[in-house]
Amino acid sequence: MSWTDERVDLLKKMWSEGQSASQIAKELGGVTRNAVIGKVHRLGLSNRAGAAPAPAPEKKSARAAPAEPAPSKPAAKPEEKVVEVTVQPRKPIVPAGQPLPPQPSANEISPEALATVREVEKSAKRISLMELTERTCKWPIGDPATDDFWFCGLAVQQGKPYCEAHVGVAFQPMSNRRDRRR
DNA sequence: CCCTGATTCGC
DNA sequence: GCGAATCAGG
Repeated sequence: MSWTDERVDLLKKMWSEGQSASQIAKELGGVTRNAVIGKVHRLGLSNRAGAAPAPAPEKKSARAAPAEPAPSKPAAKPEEKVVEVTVQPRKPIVPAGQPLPPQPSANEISPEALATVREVEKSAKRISLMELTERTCKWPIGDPATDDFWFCGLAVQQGKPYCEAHVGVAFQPMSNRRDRRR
């Protein structure tokens, strides 16, 4: 496969839409994500938004020995124009400490399912947010405002965001929540 | 282990 | 120009 105008267009489009290289590669077909990334760089659109200043003075140069001039004196930093990056006004997620409103999770679920969940939570992998993938159960456990918070992390059920047990409590037919005989 | 982008370098 | 191999990191 070669980079025809069409394919490049699609690449540009998807890349600017925030699609990942692998997704783009999958969509284009006939190329790997590496090919896509390579192309992206050659096209000079490595940074998706145009908002990336020019940070990265120099990272740990990936591999390969620099073998560069380096006369004798690193000559202290040239005046690196430090761009004041205005961070998006992040909204505080959780005030912390505040009693969280009851999550739409463990409230009106069948006792059996709830019991099962308890079980699962004991064998959960306790993965962190960054460990989440398409095939890890994303069921949150604990209080997000504290350290006592993690995700189930068990193998998800095909197509679902949760493991079998959690799918059970997450997707309950409306018809099944009537027995709140309180 | 899954995935992401970044970089290098032989072709 | 291309992209596999490799790296760095979530």
